[in-house]
Amino acid sequence: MSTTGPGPTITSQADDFPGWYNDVVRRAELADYSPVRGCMIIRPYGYAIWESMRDELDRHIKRTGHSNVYFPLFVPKSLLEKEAEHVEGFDPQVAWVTRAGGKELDEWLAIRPTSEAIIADSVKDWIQSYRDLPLLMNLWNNVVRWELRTRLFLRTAEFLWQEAHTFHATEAEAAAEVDTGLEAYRAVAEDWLAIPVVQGRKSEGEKFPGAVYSHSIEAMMRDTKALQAGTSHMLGQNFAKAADIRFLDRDNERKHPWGTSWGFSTRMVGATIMAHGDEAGLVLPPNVAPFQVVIVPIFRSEEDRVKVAAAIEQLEASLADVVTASGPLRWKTDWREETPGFKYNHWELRGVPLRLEVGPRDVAAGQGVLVRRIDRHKEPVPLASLAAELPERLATYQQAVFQRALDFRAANTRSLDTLDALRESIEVEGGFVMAPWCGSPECEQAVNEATGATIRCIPFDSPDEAGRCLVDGRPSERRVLFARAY
RNA sequence: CGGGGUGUAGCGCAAUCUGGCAGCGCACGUGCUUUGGGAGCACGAGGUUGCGGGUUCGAAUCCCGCCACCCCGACCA
Repeated sequence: MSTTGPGPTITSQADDFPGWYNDVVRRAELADYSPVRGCMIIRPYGYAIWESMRDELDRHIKRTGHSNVYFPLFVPKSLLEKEAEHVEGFDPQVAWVTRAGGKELDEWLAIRPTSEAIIADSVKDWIQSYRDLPLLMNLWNNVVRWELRTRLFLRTAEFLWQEAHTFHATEAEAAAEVDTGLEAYRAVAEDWLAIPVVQGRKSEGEKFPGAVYSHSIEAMMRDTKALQAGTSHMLGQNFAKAADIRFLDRDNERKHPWGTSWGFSTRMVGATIMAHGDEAGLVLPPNVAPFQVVIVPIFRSEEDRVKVAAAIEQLEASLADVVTASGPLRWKTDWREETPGFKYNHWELRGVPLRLEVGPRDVAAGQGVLVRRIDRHKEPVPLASLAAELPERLATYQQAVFQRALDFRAANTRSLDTLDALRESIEVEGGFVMAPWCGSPECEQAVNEATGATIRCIPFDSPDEAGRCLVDGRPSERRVLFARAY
C-alpha cells in the first residue's frame, strides 16, 4: 500500500509503521545511513529541526541558572569503573580506544557513553565549600553507546544530546533540581514540539545505572507505542563518593554533595516524526518547522507568471517583518520548474504547516489559497492582510497539533485491573494501560514476559487509588503506566 | 551466538536455475512542449555485478573462502 497518485510513494503508516518511518526519514531528507553501522548522517532539514528544539531547550537551561561547559570525549577506564552499578550498566555498550599514537595504550579510553564519571572526577577540586554549591553545568555533545539494534534518530550508536550535571549541598536541593530538569523537558516536548507527555518515576529495573531514582517523560507515538523522551536522575551521593568529592558545610562538617544528571537527545527528532506524522509524511508543529509557510506559484503563460510573481513579491515584502512564537517567520517560495501537484506532495512530505497557492485567478481577486497541512483545510485569504494574520494562524495550528496528539493519546489509554485484560488490550489495541501494581520487580517482570509491555513510569498525576496488583493481588497504592515501548 | 535470507547504476529491481553484448522503472542532465494534486516527448550521462581466489575459450551466473546488511530467536535496555 502507498499514498495515492503517481510518482514515488512512501509506505503506508497503517500497513507498516516502521517502514513508513524509514521512508519519511529518508525521503524527507532528514537523515542518511553512514558507512559506520548504527551511525547516522543528519542532513540539513533534519538538523534544522534538531537545532530548533536544541535552542529552545538551551534557553530553558540557561534561564534556570545552568552554564554550558565541555568535557572530553575520552574517559579513562579507571574513572568509568569507579561507580560499580554505573560500569555494570554500561559495560556492554561502551566503545574503547585501545591504540593511539602508533602503540597500545597503557590505559584504555572509553568513548563517553555519558559523562558522570569524568565530571565527578574533574570537579572534585572545584568543590571545597558549601559556598561553591550548587554547581550547575550543562554539556551539548555527542556520546557513543554500541547498540545492537539501531534505528535512525531513535536509537543510534552515536547520538547528539545535552547532559546536565549538577552538585548540591543538600538532598532536598538536588531533588528540586531533578524536577527542574524534567520540567524543562516537559515544556520543550509539549509547548515546542506539541507532544503531550506523561511525567513519572522509573521503576527500579528501568532507572539509570548508578542513580538513586530516575524520572522521565513518556510520549505516545501514532502507532500507540511509548517513547521515553527525556530522563532526569537523582544520583544521590553515589558518584561523589566514588570520586571522593567533599565540601565543608556551614556546620564545619565535611560532606559529599548530592548530584543530578539529565539528558535529552536527537531521539526527540524521531519522537516528533512519530508523534505527528500521517500517510502523506511529516506533520511539523510551526515552532520547529524549518519552513512554516511555503508559497507555490501557479501559472501557464509568461503573462500569468509575471502577474503571479509581482503579487508574490509584494507579499514577501510584508512577510519579512512577521515575528512568530519561534522567531522571525520562516518561509520559502518554490519557484522550481515542477508542477504544482509535485510541490504539494513535496512539501507535505516535509511537514510544512501552511501552504499558500497563488495563481492567476487568485491574483485577479487579490487573494491566495491557504492550505493547512494537518487536515488539508483550504481557505481563500486576502494577500494584503495575510502577513498580519500569520502569527495567530501559526499559533492556532501549533495548538491544533498538540490537541490532536492529546486526543489520540486519550483515545488509546485504558484503565484496566487484571493481567488478562492488560494482555488482551496490549495485543489487540496497543496503547497505554493504567493498571494497579504492587511495586515488586517480580510482578513487573511477569507483565513484561506475558505481554511485551513494560512499566514506562509511575505517573506523578495518577491519583492515589487503593487496589490490588494485577499480577499477585497484593495491595497497590496507585496505577502505573504500562506500554510497549521503543 | 543460533537459524533463514540478500548483496547488480543514487533508490527499487530483472538477468543467476540452464555460463555467451549488464538491462528495466524511478531519480539525474540537455532541449521543446507543459504547470490549480506527483506532466509528456526526444536525446543523454551513469557499472570493479560486496571482496578475494578457482573452473572455463568465455563468469553477475558454477565452485571455495571472506565481508557486509536484513529478518526471526537469544542477549541487552
